Amino acid sequence: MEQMHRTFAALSDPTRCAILEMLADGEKTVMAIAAPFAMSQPAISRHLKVLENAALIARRINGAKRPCALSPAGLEQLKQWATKLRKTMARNYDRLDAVLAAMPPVEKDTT
Amino acid sequence: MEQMHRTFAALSDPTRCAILEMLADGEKTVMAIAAPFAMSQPAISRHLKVLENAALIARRINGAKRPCALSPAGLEQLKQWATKLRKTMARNYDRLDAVLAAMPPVEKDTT
DNA sequence: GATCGGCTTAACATTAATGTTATATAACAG
DNA sequence: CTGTTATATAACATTAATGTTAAGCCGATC
Repeated sequence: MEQMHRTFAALSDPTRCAILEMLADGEKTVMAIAAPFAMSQPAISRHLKVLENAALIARRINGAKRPCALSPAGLEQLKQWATKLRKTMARNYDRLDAVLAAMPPVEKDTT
Repeated sequence: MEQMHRTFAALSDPTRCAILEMLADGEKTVMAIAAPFAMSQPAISRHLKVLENAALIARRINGAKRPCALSPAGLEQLKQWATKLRKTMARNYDRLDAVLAAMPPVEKDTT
């Protein structure tokens, strides 16, 4: 849980988020993933490497192809991290409602 | 769910992750937050702004102080996004086990 | 074995993120 | 009012991220 920021960094790019969302539909080759983006394929390849290093996707080998698929590991970590924070928070002040109620009225844009 | 990457970007920095984790213990002023870091206060102030823009923290006003606290909104979004992806994934191939089993043996470092 | 498709790596330019110090504002102490 | 504390903003230097094109590498095919 110390290098969560690595996982988050992997998700901090809209292209990578989009890739994950397309992979939710199932395994895809690099070419297939790259197709919808207005971006060179090498760029996509690097995004994929980032996602792989963060354990958010996994690749297998199929001839010259390298189909990618979501890897639940990373997603699970995400959820757990968020859950842990929320639990700690709740444990420390269970009068959470009061605290939250007191929050909203801060620096709001004079929109 | 379209600009999730903004939330992730906010979490992509180790300092900001650490800040959130310290805030899990409860509300803290900017100075208190900055103290443990080997970094100037203005730097922390900017990190706080990033976290605030991502709805991960909220600030109230107390005299000259601006105590910060975790805001569950952002965390909730995180969890939901991860959950949604996992669900879609599961829906599309419920023989997930098989797929996963086929994954591991790929480009591993010859560690 | 020459060639094509699928993908990765390398070298490089551009942009954005992060930290720094100096300065401004606001509340509080005296 | 004056100095001090708490925080924000500005201007700037440095570093890292992202995209580009040009090669290189492997498998498949003819």
